Amino acid sequence: MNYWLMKSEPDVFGIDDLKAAGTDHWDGVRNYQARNMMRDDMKKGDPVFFYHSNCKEPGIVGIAEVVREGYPDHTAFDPESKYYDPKSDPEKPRWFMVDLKYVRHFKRTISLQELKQQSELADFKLIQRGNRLSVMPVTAAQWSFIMSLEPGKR
DNA sequence: GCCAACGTTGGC
DNA sequence: GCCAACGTTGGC
Repeated sequence: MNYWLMKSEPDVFGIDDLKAAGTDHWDGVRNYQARNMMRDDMKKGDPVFFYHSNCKEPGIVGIAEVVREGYPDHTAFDPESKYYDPKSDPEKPRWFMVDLKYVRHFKRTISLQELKQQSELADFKLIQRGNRLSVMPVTAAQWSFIMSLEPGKR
């Protein structure tokens, strides 16, 4: 089993939207590294941290779970979609997505600022300089450490 | 809204 | 295959 973190802008699709939907597909990823992980590495049952980016308090807000493994992102075929990519052909799709199921909200947002302060997370991809990947792997140790932060300070 | 970081594109 | 120009991401 692998652990993941996926970023989304709450104004576009936040954890509340996933909760309302129950299950939804994670469309619109147009980055090859992220695509490769969704296509090849994310497996059914893998837990995912849901991260809010580009907002007042960026941070991890809850947990989701992979319920469907990589399959072609149909929004790339739709000229009406803002994610349309004429170079992606249904015969030979360029972009892939997974389906996620809502699991739960964290009791509080574990902010980026707080994550940065943890020496245990020095190697965490999220807090490394210039990281812009919207999908990234989380190690088992990082996962359990971050889970231990949820109750808050003493 | 600014701007640093970084991925992608395209001319050569 | 190099690399400058350009677009996007995302924290602040």
